[in-house]
Amino acid sequence: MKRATLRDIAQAVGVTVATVSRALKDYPDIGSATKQAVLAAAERLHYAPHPLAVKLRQKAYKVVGVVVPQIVHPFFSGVISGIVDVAEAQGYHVILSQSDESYEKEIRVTQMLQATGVDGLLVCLSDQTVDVAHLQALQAYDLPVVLFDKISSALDASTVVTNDFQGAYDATAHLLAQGLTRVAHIKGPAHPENTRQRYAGYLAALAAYGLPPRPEYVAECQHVVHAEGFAFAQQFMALPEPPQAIFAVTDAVAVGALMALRQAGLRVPQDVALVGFSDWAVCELLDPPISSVAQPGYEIGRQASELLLREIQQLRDDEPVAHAHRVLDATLRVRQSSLRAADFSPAVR
Amino acid sequence: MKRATLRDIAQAVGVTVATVSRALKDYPDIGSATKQAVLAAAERLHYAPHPLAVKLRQKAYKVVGVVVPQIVHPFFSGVISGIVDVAEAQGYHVILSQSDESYEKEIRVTQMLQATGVDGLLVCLSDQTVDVAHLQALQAYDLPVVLFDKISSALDASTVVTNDFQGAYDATAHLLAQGLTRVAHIKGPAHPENTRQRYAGYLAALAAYGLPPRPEYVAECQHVVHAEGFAFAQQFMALPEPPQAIFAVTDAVAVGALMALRQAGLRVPQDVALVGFSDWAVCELLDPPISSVAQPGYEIGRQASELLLREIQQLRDDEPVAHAHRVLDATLRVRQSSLRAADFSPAVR
DNA sequence: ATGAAAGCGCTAACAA
DNA sequence: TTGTTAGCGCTTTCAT
Repeated sequence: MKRATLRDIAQAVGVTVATVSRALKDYPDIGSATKQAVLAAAERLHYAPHPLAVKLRQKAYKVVGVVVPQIVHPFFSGVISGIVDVAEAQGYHVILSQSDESYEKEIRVTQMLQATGVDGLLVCLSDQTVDVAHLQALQAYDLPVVLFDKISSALDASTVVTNDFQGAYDATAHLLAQGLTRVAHIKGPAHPENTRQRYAGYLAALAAYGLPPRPEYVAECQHVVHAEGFAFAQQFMALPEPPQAIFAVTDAVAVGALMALRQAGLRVPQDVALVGFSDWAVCELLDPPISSVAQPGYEIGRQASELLLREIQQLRDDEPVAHAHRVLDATLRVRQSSLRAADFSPAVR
Repeated sequence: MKRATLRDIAQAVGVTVATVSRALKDYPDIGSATKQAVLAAAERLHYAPHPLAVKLRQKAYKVVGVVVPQIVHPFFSGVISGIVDVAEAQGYHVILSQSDESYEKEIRVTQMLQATGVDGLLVCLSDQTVDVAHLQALQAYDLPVVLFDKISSALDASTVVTNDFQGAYDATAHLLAQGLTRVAHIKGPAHPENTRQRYAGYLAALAAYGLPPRPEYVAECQHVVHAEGFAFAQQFMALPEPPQAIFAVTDAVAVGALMALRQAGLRVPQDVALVGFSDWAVCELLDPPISSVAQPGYEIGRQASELLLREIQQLRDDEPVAHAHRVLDATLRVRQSSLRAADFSPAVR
């Protein structure tokens, strides 16, 4: 059945479209007889206002676009959830795209999003993205952009990120505070800012405890996977003076390390303490449960969404748009994998 | 800066909007001089066509809405990813909403989605949804709806689901085929169709092996969580004749059971074999890795998306809309938790 | 090669 | 109380 329009109702009732329009949104001055007739006709014809026409007329689209590297990822799905909740509370909708960590696809989807007419964009850059001209182009067309998680200083835009430095510092300090002095770190690749921050936090904590960094206690992942954690843990344990603790850049790496340690017959945390990063659900389920640094994914989504909606509003009101830079604290969740026995018992017996 | 329109360019160049419109999409008959001027002006004014105006004119919105109970969920994020990939490949965008497993919110978001003007809807019903009048209302307005995962036969619509019966049958048969005869099942709540299907698959496999169901080997979860798996595993092991294997309705429940078995000093799989359902990432990481039945989330999303887009097309072409019902196979992933020692060693020694 | 004009479906200021 | 008119921004037929 063809979609009914105001005109269809107008013809059926024998009035003009203007009258129908008013009757449908109970205007003050409207004859109750015609109103009834209009309402009845609308019902009968399955009338629903054409949203595009309304939006065009009122110049309010109320849709924002989101680009993440991957949708299937515990961190990003949390971020998306936060974005959607805030946006919907303000009457906005969220269009979702993934870049698959590809620079080319990121360009493609941002342009598609623009072509759809979104009011603004929330973007987490792909690992491959070095140039941000595609985003600057959007800004040139008065489309506000907010970056989150993986950001670029080359773009003049609001940003929301986790405080990776502080999270890593806390994790390392937690190990050092228990009297451990030989703490190793399995770090991420050299490039991305967030893994660099985690490394920096590790070094800063060592320095705070007056411990010089030991190169043999630092390993660098290429792909940040399970297998690397496994291999590097073995490598550490083969050292003449093996570390007493390992801080891993990611939970996947920490899990790999745990497997290696277990296989080597070492007890966690009694022989080697372990801390991961991201606080995946798996941390709680392993034996022993792994300590990890939780990233506030949902909150990052919320704040990024709020910043974007605010900028959209400012732009609409011809107010100056102020960019904000939010850095949200990470939270160390201490579990058994990093608590030395002494911490369980009341005192030395 | 105010958004530039065709008229702005027309005034700047000194032609009419029609000419500008043609110049911008290189029409055959267009003076190269004016064309250059128009292009230059468009560039200078940061012109971009107003998407809503274009869509209104061309009557093609190209956006579909998705409603899932929760975005942060490994299964649903996989489904969403499949939906987005298919939709984008066909030039559609995806608007995402979550019902938070609330019937009221599900109604609210579907109505919001309709008001935004989506061309169709992909819906996974919330656990609380019993009535589907809100979806029938959408259909009455010529808006196609496709249900996936949690569906309702009360709605005359296409559906895409996992073959839970077959998945459960395979899991149970895999245990029975190894010569185990005492296989227990921790089932889900009585109501939802998919957990009922899993129970039915379990029973069918027992029957196929000529084994009568034993009531003491079946437990029913209320919330389908970790703790329930833990408690029921303990309960099973306290039986005079404890089961040799446990098939759990969900991985969370299986993990709980694993913890209980390990704590009781039982070896998995030598003393008790274990199989879960859903194939969460955690299954591979545990010790021993847990066998599980994988649900094709991404593929469910793909097919649901394809069905919806096809129906949208059929509706636009005034063709009859054919509803389809897809049931996708689940895949048993056998890991160490369900492989008896005999399967590892060449023979009895 | 370009202009004039109609219209997508809706809203709202102004008239009557 | 209702109709008339203009217009959101764009496309496209029909003139010229």
